[in-house]
Amino acid sequence: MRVWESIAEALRDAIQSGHYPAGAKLPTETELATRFGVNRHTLRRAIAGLREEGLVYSRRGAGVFVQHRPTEYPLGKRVRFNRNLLAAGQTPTRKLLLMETRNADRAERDALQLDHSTPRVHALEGLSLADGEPIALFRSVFPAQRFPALPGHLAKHHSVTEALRASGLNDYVRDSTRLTAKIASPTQASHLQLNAGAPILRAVSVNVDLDGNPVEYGRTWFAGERVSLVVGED
Amino acid sequence: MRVWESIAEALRDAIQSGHYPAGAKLPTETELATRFGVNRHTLRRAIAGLREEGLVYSRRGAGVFVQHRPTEYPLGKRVRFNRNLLAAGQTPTRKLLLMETRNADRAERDALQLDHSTPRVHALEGLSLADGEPIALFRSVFPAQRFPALPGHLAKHHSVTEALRASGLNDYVRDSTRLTAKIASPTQASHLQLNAGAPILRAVSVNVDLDGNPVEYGRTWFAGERVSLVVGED
DNA sequence: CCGTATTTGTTCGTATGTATT
DNA sequence: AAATACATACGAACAAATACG
Repeated sequence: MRVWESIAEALRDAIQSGHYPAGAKLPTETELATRFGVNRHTLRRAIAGLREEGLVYSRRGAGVFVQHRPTEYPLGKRVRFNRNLLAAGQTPTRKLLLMETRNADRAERDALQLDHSTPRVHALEGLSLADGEPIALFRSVFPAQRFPALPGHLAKHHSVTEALRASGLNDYVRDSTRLTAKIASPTQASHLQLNAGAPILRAVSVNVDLDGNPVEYGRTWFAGERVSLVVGED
Repeated sequence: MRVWESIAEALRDAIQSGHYPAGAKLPTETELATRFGVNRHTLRRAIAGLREEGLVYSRRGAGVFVQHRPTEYPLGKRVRFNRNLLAAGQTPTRKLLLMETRNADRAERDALQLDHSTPRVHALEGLSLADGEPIALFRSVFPAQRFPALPGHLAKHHSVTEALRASGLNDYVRDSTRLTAKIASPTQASHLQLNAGAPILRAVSVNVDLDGNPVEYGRTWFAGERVSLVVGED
């Protein structure tokens, strides 16, 4: 077995045993390297393996941290919510609930890969309807520096894709989507016209331009009773 | 821009322009390194990038080759429960609840494209656990005529993939997956050790062999609190 | 079939850049 | 402003798998 693999294994065990709980910072690379008696490169190879597994993440200048998240399950590369809503032939509309420009929070900064010099994001919240029936609540943020005129375009156009195009972004693709089932909060239930305790499907997604730069970080809550997402069959 | 990125870009262009057609062997790492005027490590980093994109693959002792897989073979087509959990650093186990051979119902007939002469299916129900914690209930059916000895193999092996391989199916891919949020039924909640009314994620999927023939029709109910499905980021 | 040269994979060493604390 | 910590790059050597005469 390769040296870096056994080190990765040891670190994985330490994380899973709770020695390094979620969010905890691992010792520095140099520290771990000497502790395991290997070169820093070898240790970094082990870290890279854990990072690929999604078990840890690295922040330059800060450290390596334990990712806090439940079980994850890769499904496929491509999701197209708009096309895959089983409502074939329904007319989609959008109802704007909020639009503002503010500083990004931690999750948004990480997802959009913003540094501290460009903390501003345009935030957009709204309701998606099909034939007048509410289907989903969404909350999207866009890097403000890259799309300074986006709020105006979002107000004018009725689709995010069009507004982004008007801001100079011709094409973008979905990088990743995380899905989980939740219970609707009272506010969400009211917006989606659901009963209290109704199941909803939460999707957290990142869209990137063709160079891989994040352009949108979005969270969407689908009414579980009304929506079925399809993965594959592109 | 990082050096290795620009090299990856140059190589990507060369591949996409047809300079290195599908299946072709790239020059050796040392050769390319001197050609680009960088260290072999730097060039290897570029190759690693292309490999992550699925554009090339490496064979030790042989070389680096151009992958032939334009659009028809998008990544993420392979969904393997055990492998996914292992990659996440969790120990997968399976608890069998039921195994029987019976006639297919309407949905199963349609999904597996069975005609009335071959109505029999092997049905498999069970519980999937990660590190001992139940994360999903599954119900799978397989065409009995194609895999006559499958029940024995399912009992012996601890993974569906292995059992199918023992039945002569070397490889299969996911054709489509449909996702919805639901509320757990009392039975489901009890199996998954969830409270009544807990949200679950229902996935309905079809796996096909490399010729496109359906080999498995499965329904899975994930514990919403414990599982997050990931689309993309293979 | 064997031995050898080739080619990728792994490891150690060292230096410098850059973001965070 | 300084120290810390991860990121990138160059150099060297050996191991492991493959290809070839």
